[in-house]
Amino acid sequence: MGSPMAMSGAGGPARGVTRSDVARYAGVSTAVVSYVVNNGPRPVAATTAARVRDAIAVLGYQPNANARALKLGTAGLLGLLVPDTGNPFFAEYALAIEQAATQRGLALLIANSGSDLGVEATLLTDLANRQLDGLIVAGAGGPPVDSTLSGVTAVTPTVFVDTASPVPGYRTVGADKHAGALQAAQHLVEVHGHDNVALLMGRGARHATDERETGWRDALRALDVERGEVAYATFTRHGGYVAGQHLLALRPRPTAVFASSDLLGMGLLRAAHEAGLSIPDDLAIVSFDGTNQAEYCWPPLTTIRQPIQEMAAAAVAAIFDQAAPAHQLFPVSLLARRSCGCSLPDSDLKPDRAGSNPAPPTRHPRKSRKRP
Amino acid sequence: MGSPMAMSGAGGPARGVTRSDVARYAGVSTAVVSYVVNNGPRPVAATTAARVRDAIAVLGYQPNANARALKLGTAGLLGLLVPDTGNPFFAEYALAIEQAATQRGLALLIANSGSDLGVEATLLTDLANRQLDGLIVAGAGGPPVDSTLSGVTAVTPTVFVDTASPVPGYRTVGADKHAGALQAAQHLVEVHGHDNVALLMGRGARHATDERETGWRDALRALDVERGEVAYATFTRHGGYVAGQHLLALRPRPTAVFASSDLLGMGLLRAAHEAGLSIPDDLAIVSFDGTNQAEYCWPPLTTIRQPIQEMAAAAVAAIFDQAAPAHQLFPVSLLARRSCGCSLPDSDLKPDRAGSNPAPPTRHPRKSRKRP
DNA sequence: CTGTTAGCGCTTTCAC
DNA sequence: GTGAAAGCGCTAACAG
Repeated sequence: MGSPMAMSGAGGPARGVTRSDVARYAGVSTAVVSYVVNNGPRPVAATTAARVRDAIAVLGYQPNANARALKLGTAGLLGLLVPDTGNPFFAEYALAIEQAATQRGLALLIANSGSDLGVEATLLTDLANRQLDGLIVAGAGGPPVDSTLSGVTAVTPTVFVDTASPVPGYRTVGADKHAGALQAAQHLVEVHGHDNVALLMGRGARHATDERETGWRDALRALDVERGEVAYATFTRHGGYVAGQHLLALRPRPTAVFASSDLLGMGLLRAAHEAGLSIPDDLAIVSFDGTNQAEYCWPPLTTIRQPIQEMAAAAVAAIFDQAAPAHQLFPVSLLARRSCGCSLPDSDLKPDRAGSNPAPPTRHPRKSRKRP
Repeated sequence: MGSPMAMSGAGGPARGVTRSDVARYAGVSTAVVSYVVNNGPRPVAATTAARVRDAIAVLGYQPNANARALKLGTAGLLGLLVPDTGNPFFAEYALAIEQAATQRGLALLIANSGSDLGVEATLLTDLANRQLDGLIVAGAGGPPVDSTLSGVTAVTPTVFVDTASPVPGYRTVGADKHAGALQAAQHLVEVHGHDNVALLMGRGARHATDERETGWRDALRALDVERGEVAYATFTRHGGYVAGQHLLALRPRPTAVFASSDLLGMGLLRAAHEAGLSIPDDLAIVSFDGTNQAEYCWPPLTTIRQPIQEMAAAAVAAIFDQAAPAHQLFPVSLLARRSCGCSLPDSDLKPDRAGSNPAPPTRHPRKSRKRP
């Protein structure tokens, strides 16, 4: 049963009303309707304009965006390709990009590759065929500089994000992962006196060595730390959990771990809890990204914060601003919380996504650094 | 100094190559090019087709999606409006919808209202003006059945999601929140013997009473539980934290809390940890949604799982399948983990988003239920 | 099997 | 201040 109503809306007229219907109803030409709708480029007499607006309302006229896009050569659309918005980092990044896009009157087309290079290539082609005004790409473990790409990005202004190194011929936006990793390892060693700092490294679909790995290595070398195991994990909580278990089973067990993403840090956290380890006493953790969730783990995760809002804004801007630098590298900052051994007052909690600055940490040296 | 290269791609030719260029180059008509590109609707001789494909490759031709959309009356686009993809529930929901859309060859346009009704209305109009093939809307605290809507959804097939009750004139998809809340409260009372079960209720931008609140009330009434405070919170981790602190400061302190979302549960978890409470002994928690993150809290959150994948698929299907029921209500299920007092083997962890079934819980009655 | 052609709905230049 | 008209690039009759 049910009424013959289309069940898709409140049952108005609409569909199929074109600008010429409006023009006829208002007794004007289609050009005038255009001028009224777009508020330009020519002026319209107030009374005429009112008549047109009336007709629009009465007929329930909706301009056809596709026709407009065809004529103008732009649909006001931005594309975003990410590995996985199930990862809070990309979720927050995507949200920030959407906001930056909306501010410019653009809508956001989003696509997840699931960290699969084949899917990534397909989606990239699909997106490029849509006459987007711009394309922002976070590759699965690196920028997708393959054969597919050349034909694809020739047609759409493309920016790579989550890229710490420049890519010749493309604009890129990224955070300083090397410095962040350096800072993380350094903090664990110098502030908290660790001498066995492992790395829990996420592995994307591409092989390229991540700057977080080299940063961590450089820190250990510079600080003369000899023990530093590496475990590689898929970029999921579960991946961090499994690789974390592996790390915790080593003998001697690392006393500190730098996790290359919050997601991984959370998996490690769970593995540590299950192993009955106390954090940060038995195991100190610093992770990477600075997502909102990191603050709500227990203990709260010390993390290297990427300036997501700023990078998102820069990525969108880089599409349009002709003068934008080819490569923009953003500084990161250590958000000291409990998981590394810093003890902080409890009630410094701010609303989600405040992008706040860290409170000055109280230092808790763990033990003397050098082996006896 | 940069090269004069456009810096937007690998420097091919491209832009401005139309189908008639291809036709001229291949020595055929534009129709044939169309037939080759679209693989129909008329057959083309193999050799001709090859010549056309050649021309396409040589010229770097990319069909103009806007022109195609104008002609066909569809751009292959779905719109999704959600309150906040910073909320893992909506992030996972959006991801699932994108996958369902991609399977049908549609791309997904996503917009966040930030739980602001004004923004919501604006975005809704914007989306409706884009000649989308369909629109999926998760309103900020309820379906947006306002004045704006009538004119908007008349033109685009619209489905409301995250809606436990039907909305006259619209198709809706939702989870059985009432049953879920009932189940949660019942579990805390009957399995774990609590007699003071509070509710930590998220509040959207709309006033409407949430089915989770009535479900919880009904459970307490049916089970003859007298103590049951309610705290209202904004739908963020921080909101859960603040309202959670309030709940924990009550005397007598609730021994169990049902949180109306995982996000809120995580905020409460943090508040409880900071208060030095042991979970589940001093405070048992059951939350709602069943996001991946809930499993990685400590202790892992017992949660009422919404079948996100299934609902997402149903929402997309409802847009196209004429015969879809007006209202689809999906069952929820309790995922027993540690935060409620169920003790489970550790290593039952599956990869993220497995949508797995819970292991049979070991029951830990907490104390005799009735007051002396 | 292939070519010709009429629009899809809109913007905007050019005349009035 | 307003109208007429030329396409944007594509698809799909229809005619060969």
